Amino acid sequence: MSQELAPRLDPRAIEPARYRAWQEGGYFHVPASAVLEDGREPYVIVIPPPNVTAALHMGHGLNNTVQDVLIRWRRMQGRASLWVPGTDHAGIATQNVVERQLAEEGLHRDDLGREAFVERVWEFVTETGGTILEQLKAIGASCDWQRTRFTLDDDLQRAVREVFVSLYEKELIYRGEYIINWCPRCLTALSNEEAEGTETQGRLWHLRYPIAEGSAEAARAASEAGSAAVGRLDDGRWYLTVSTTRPETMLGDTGVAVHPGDERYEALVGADVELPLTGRTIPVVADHYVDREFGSGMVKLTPAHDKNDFEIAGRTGIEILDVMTPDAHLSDAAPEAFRGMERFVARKAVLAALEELGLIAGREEHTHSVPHCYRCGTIVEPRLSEQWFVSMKPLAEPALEASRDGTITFTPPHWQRVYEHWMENIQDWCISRQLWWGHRIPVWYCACGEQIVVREDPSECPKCGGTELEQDPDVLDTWFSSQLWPFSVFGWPKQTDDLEAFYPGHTMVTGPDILFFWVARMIMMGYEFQGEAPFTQVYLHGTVRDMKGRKMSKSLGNGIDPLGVVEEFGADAMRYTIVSQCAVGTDISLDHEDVEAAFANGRNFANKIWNAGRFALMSLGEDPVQPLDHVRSDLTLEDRWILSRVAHASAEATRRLERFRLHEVAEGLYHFFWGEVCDWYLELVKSRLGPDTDPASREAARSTLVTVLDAAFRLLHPIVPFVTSELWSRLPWPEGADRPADLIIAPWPEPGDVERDEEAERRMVEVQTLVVEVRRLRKEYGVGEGARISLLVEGGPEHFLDTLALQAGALEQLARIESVAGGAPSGVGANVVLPNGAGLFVPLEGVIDVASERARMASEVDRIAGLLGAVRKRLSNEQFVANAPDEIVQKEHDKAAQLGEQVSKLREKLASLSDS
RNA sequence: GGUCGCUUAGCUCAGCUGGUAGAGCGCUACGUUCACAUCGUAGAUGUCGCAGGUUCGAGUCCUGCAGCGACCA
Repeated sequence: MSQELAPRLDPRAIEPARYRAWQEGGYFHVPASAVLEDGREPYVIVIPPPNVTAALHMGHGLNNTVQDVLIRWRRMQGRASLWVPGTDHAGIATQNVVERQLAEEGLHRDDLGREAFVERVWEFVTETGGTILEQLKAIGASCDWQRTRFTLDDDLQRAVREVFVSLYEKELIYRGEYIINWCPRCLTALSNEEAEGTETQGRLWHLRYPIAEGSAEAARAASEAGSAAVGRLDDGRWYLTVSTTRPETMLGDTGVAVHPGDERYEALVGADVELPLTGRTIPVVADHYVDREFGSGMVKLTPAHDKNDFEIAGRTGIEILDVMTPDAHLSDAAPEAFRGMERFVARKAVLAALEELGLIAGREEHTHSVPHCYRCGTIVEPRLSEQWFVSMKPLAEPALEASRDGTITFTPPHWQRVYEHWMENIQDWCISRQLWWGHRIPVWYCACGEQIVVREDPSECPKCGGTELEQDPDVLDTWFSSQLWPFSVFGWPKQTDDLEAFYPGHTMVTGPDILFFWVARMIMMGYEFQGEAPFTQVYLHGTVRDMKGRKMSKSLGNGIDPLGVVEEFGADAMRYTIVSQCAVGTDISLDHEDVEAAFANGRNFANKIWNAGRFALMSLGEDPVQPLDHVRSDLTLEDRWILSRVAHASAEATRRLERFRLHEVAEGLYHFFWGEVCDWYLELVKSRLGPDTDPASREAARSTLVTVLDAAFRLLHPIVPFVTSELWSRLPWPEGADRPADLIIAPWPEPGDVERDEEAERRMVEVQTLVVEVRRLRKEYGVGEGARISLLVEGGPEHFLDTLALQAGALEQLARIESVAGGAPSGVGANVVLPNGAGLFVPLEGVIDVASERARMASEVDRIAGLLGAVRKRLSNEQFVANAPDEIVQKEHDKAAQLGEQVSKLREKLASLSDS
């Protein structure tokens, strides 16, 4: 059977079958009874639901690999480890996709009408949606697929409605007319978070507004008070100066504001201004919002098209005039000459008209943040509009406190401050969207004026009994339903067993880009509706970028298809590559132009595991393996050493997993497996596995090998589940020992399962050092790979020569050393002094000459003497000895002693070499 | 404008609570002794952005500067 293993790992040959076996074994599914009846401790992650129409990209690859690593690890620890999958209906995004399809057919959604359009979206979602979940299986995601949810499922619709009505009843949801972010292309309102600011090089225009005749005295006073922004036009009229980056909005100006304490403009407050191009007269008002230092210190007010101006209007009572249409053209409220113009066309036209009137005072380059629609990139227009809002401040309080008191922790910790800052400055959330795809707002309007907000669709008006009810046409922000995910997936508002068993969850794994959109709001909703946070650990991973540091994206064409990677290199290769780069707080960079180079490391490692397993399985053969305890007394140094290294590796891996230091987990296990298990242990043990060896030693080796591989596969399993599980299933098992049904549920090797063996580790290091030194000598003197050498050892620790004698086979294997004996150098050869004080002599008559050996040793003496010098200098520093901790000082003393012995022995040897 | 982060080997980046620099890839040389050439062995390369400071000791803490970036207004 073991002979059948191919010399190269072919992931395609094992991965799909392995995944099927896990699914058939039911290992992903966790029923509530596991917690409620069996009393197992739960560990719960809810997936950040990908957009239902999304295709898997590397960002998903990263996000879900991390979650799967954590889920698999906890599962092996015996937790009822539940990972709930699902998808998000993604309001704007999905609607846009279907609208584009329609456009290709020459249709607009209005041509279909609401009902038919929504039906069409459902068709699309039913047909193509959810494929991303199938794709997740290819990367090994061990989600509980029986629990797959969609944010538009009936259950979740109920949750959404319950939350909406409940918040409305608590007066935390209200409807009102405010300035909101409006996307003129999507024709919907957006939340503040959905309007992404982009630094843009723009222009700041300075405009002159003539002051009405009746206010000339006030203007003169302001001018005399030292304002350069007030002056006289050619025709003698006084003017004032205002600045704007959006000149077209001046058509909707209804006032000019100054700071009430600004002495320059005291006299102007109350003056009339003749708004150019419009024939309207607007007042000068005073408001504290105005920044005296910015520009002229006077601000034009466009309350219908600017949030701050709107607020000033509220305080000062100036008019509000909306001059734009929903698609950002100038409306009938604008002067006739500009009506129907698109906003940026109007900008040019307004500037040209003002220029002609001599009313442009100048312009300057100005870098500022311009908000763009996060779905289509169109520049967002602040717009006065009647929308639904959530009052956030009360909801934020417990969510903020949870961060401050450490109930919720952030990894990396830096995000805690970002989160708290956002919570502290939270603004009300505009939740209504002028879309058709999503959760319809559960509000009905009666002709009598009654507004009905209810959990069940009403049939008549509770006030007048009328049956002509009209439901609010808008839908809710997608994130309104996503924020309920941690409990809506468990059936809430019904009090289900699932909810009891699995809420609250534990870890939220996502990217920082949706910290506010999603994470923060889930926490708020968790407190509001469940009384506690939905999770306690927020792990924020980085972004997947290309080698130029650019975010991977479809539009840049720099993406890598995870499924292509799985196909070519295997899911294990992809997972290892991702996890090994997953340092806390750093991004992942992958070369999209050389995918092979990007994933070679992971592929090679998986192959290495495969081959180590293959070798072990072949060497172990079919004979029964004894439990380790039965061969305890026959364990050799390398057996004891590798078992101790297993203990070390498991302790490190566990500690690092607990702290989300995933790249350290990956790299630590990589070096443990490749550097220690393969490079040393397998090489050392080879000679003992053959048929001609002492049976006791052979059985000890076989038991140790099985134990070590079992542990190694367990430790590696969360990161590279396929190859480890394939090999583990073929591993012979110690007689009489219980074997778990599958590696996926085999117990995680906990620190403390096995004790460290300090002595074995120390002695093994001595052997390793010797081998490395001899190999170096061989290379340096060009001793052929196959040529055997002998070794004379002088001095060193008492046990050293015995150890080497016991390792004779290994030394032969590792460094082609055919004999080791105690004794002094004689003849021509190479000399080394090991850190443990042992002097080595390799007779190399005819290969080297005395002169070159002398030169080599002299440089070695210099090198070690240099190290010694640095240590001695430190020790002679009284401050160091007095102030540094005792253990550090002691370490330096030890080092000095060891280096001192090494260098003096080397000098002796060098001297005797010169004599001869 | 506010807040925060980054600057370490040719490349991509690690380096936790200060003890005297690491990984992978790449590069050089040798190697096919039957687990693996998706391999093995050995090797080369760093004034840890610049300037100060704290400390016995700083890549690691503090300040300033330069460059880059992120988020929020």
